[in-house]
Amino acid sequence: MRIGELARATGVSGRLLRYYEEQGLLRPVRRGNGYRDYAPSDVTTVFHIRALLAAGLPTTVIAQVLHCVHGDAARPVPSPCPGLVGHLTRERARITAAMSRLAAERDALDGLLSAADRPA
DNA sequence: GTTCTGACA
DNA sequence: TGTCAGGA
Repeated sequence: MRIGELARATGVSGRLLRYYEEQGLLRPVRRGNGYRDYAPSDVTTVFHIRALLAAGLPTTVIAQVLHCVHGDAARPVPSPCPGLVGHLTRERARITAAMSRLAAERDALDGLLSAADRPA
């Protein structure tokens, strides 16, 4: 199918689909006229890409672990690839650390605000 | 009308 | 990511 059809089927813009290809996430073949030709299975692949992006993984990492994700669009299932689970686990740890940092900043802010001089 | 590449906000 | 240009 052409890029327009894939865009309609996934809700992802053609601009983004070209970007995914540029990042090595999608490999459409080229037709004689230069148009990209996507496989029907790419619809599911795009949803898998969206799921990994939503989980915070960068495109460079997704390109390496995308082939380890199976299942349908509604429920992506990570295969026990050594890399994938590791990346997902590290990303979770990174987010946990970031949350702790933000909580500390909020507490510091609360301290300053509570000590602030207030207008009469 | 649809898609392509490259570039800019 | 969106959008515009200039072509095919």
